[in-house]
Amino acid sequence: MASPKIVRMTAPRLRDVAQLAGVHPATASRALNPQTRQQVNADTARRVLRAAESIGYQPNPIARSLKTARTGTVGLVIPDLTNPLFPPIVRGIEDVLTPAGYNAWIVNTDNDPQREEAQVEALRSRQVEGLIVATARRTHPLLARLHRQGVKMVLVNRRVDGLELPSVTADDDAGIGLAVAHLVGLGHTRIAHLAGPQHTSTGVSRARAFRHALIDHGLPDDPALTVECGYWSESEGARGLRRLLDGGRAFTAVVAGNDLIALGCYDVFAERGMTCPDDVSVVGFNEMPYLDKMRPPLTTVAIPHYEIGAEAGRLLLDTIDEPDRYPRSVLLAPSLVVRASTTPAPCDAASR
Amino acid sequence: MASPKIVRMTAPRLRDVAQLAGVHPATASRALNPQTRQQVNADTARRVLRAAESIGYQPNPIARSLKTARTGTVGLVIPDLTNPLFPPIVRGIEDVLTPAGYNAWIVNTDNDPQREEAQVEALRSRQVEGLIVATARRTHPLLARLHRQGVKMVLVNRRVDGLELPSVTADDDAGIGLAVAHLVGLGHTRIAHLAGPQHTSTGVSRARAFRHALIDHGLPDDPALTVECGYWSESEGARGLRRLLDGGRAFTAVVAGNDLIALGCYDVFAERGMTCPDDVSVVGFNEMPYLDKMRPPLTTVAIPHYEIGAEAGRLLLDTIDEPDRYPRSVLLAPSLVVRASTTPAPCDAASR
DNA sequence: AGGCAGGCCGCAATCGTTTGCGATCCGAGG
DNA sequence: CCTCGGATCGCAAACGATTGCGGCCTGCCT
Repeated sequence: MASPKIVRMTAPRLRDVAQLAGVHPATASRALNPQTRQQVNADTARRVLRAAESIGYQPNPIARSLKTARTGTVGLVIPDLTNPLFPPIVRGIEDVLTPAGYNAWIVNTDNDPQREEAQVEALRSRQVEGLIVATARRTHPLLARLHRQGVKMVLVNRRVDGLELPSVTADDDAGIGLAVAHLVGLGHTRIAHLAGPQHTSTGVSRARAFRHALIDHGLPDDPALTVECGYWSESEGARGLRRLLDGGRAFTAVVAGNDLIALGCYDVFAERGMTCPDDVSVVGFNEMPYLDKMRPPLTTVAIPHYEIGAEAGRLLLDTIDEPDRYPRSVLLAPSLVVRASTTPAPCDAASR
Repeated sequence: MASPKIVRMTAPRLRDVAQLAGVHPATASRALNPQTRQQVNADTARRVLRAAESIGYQPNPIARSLKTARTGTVGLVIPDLTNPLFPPIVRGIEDVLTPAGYNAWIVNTDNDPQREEAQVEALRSRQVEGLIVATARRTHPLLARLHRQGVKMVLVNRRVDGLELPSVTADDDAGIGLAVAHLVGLGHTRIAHLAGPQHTSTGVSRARAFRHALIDHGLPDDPALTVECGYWSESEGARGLRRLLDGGRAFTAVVAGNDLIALGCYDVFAERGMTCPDDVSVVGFNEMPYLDKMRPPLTTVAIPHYEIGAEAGRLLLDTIDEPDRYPRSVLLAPSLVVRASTTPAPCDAASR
């Protein structure tokens, strides 16, 4: 007499909910979806909801995606998760994506165009709805092609020449301005710049900002005092500083393209028996973690990583929702955090 | 006369390949899949391959997943990507998962069980085939439940009591042994331990290893010289060291449960005008990045993060492929890297 | 009373693959 | 010549959801 209770070991399906509520799967679907719920009788809807609840129904996103051609996933293309710059950005991104029902696939390119191409291909084959790209070079054929193909993207920390893409970046001009102002305030007049790679938009914009800042303070812009680093890395920073020191031009301070480049300087100081900030002051860029515990604690310009990520997430959601909205870019204000790697310039200007 | 060339703007489907090759989609499917290719004539297979190639066919993973109930995705549950311990592990994991055709969803729990539950639920609803979990506490109802439900998992850096789960961890005993041996080698006899949370398996195993190491070296095991930190964090490390200092017991060295706890000590030294290593030596655990640039550079026991991740990936693939294989765990050997935070003990043993 | 407008809900197609099953064809063996 | 087995391949039913379309019923208006 007891109705035989067949137990399904697999997850409950819409069909099960419908059956339990005594309606057609189509009706159950409409009842479950807030968008279409008003197409079904309130009572019925309630019944369906209760039924779904009671058996712990979770819609199968695979099936849903197949039908709707929407996956609720985006791709996140970064050079290297191991670079401490990125984790906070990633968290910012995820914290705005998650509430919107989206998730992010993270891929690392190691700055290898080959690898980048493959990874992006993998993302596309997984049907991501958009891309957040942190690996942009100023000229970037892959991104140009993707853009032509209508792939939705937003750039973070980078721009690409001649492409109207939404992007979120720190205000490099303002940041470098803060750094330089701080140094001249301390009496430095011969300031060097360890520039980031000039094939990245931030590399050139910070270098340009550096020149402008010098001029604004009435200082000469000596081209011999800025050298380019091939990567945003410690080893390249070290190489750059060595070139600078061996160049024979005197200087009492350096503003580094980013924190890693600045940290590379520390290695050279150790190598050559110099001390920072007594021999030369250093200011970094980015405010990566644990700088306060370095030797010496690095003064740097802080940018709001988490917010950058969050803004990027929002921008991407926007461009997914309204594809033909005019690309809007956001610029975030940096701030200077002064620590012990900068000190007043020695009176003897010939220090080197 | 020219055959009208209808262009599909959407991605090519299996059906298109089949049509181009003049076969049924089923045949095309079999030809494309190496597993089933021998079921179709070699010539036909070649034709299908060529056709697929020519129109750039990429199988739709959504549809495939729906049919095969396999998604090629796994979940990666970590407390906080921002903790520098995890990025290298993540890279290790991805580098073995990717070649196997798998991808990982990363979720952060912030050590919040609530959030953890929600995140894991989200992962499961996305139909992940397995979980790599780095947030395990020794007693962990959620994991126990998942295990009962047959969810495939591997633990990283943790074990959970009474659950036979594959795991990959560093050899805590050996690591702590190295640290203590190093310190007694420097003449330290009163050594303190800032233990990690005792609700984590590593927290207790390192604490136990510490006691054993003391005994092995013929030193007294003074319970007052080990205090527990509530989290694996700087602030908890600082709190711990303050308790230790205020406890009145003399000591000349501390082995910290991990690097962050050790760095927390640095803050207290600054607070109290003490200097490391002159007043007290510190050794950390994990070898997080940039320790060499700290003040002072931190002596620590290095564990192979990347390898831990890679092993975890391999273990998970194994348990997915052969679900009822006996759970196997791997233990990775640590090594000591000596820097400037440790120095010979002062002759005056009453330093404090 | 008849007609019409909604409200509500079911039917069935569809998304793009995979796969069990059966049909066809061929050559070989009896 | 008949049969049988193997090699190929097509048919169609899945997988689990969404959704356009149309049918039914109710209630209201004229």
